[in-house]
Amino acid sequence: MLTLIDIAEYGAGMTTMLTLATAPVTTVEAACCAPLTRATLSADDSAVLASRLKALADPARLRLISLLAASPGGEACVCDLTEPLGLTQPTVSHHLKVLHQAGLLTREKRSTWAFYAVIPEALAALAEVINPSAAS
Amino acid sequence: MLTLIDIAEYGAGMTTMLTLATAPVTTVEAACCAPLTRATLSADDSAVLASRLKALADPARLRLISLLAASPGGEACVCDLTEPLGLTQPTVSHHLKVLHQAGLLTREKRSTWAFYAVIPEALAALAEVINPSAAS
DNA sequence: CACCTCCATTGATACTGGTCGATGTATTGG
DNA sequence: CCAATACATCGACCAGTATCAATGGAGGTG
Repeated sequence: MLTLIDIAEYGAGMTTMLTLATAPVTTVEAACCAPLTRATLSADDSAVLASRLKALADPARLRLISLLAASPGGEACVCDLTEPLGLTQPTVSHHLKVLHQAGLLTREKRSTWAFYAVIPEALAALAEVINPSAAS
Repeated sequence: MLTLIDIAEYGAGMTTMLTLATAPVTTVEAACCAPLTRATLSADDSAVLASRLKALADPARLRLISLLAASPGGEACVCDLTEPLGLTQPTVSHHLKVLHQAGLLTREKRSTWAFYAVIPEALAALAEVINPSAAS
């Protein structure tokens, strides 16, 4: 399984976006590193973690996650998301791509529709890295 | 106690930074709203939550939090943080200000030094909003 | 084949934000 | 009172990015 360690190597010194497309994150370590307040963060680890948090730190993307989680079956297509967000289709597509590349969303193309769904384990892993009272 | 609800009202339609200086966050609701995947996020709530996550989503600031947590007494002054980060003093001061205004850090001025410390409850509250399996 | 829907990409624009040098302010020490 | 230290603020520069209109491509349907 591809962990974010590989990405850290791949992206050493990177300033752009993560290019992880598949291989979602299921464990805390794979989310980047040990909990924030446990051990001192290396420059590389901080860059990886920051890029994942950047994917979350946007109003439109937060609402997208919220909308997806509340959708029937936990999934929705782009066309159902533009109206409740009040954004154009290209913009919504862009945000979904960012979340997908950050490993937070799955994407499945079914005929003409593209269905996106939240990966709960990825969110949980991120939360655990932030949480000072994380167990592991 | 001042919650982020007040700030949401204050900052409706805002595009700039949160101006919360004191009144750190200790509960999940005060962090902004219900857990992401529990209820649909309003436009205002998403803006507030995004601005707090933006404060976290930076490599330098993540390392600052990590460094502060690892410092003796859980606190450190600016002068002790510039060298391990490899950034200039104005830049470090800037990042600490952002974290402080986001309610994630306390600031205490002692003679010429300014001591900053992490507010664990604030981090925990943020983590709980992100976590899909959050209890409350 | 022609047409329509759904989605991704491109290009352009405007804005946000990280960084630094320079400067200002307060406190301590000689 | 002067010098030195610690910190914050300001102004400027550059990179990143959110947004949209326009375009392209793939899949259905007549």
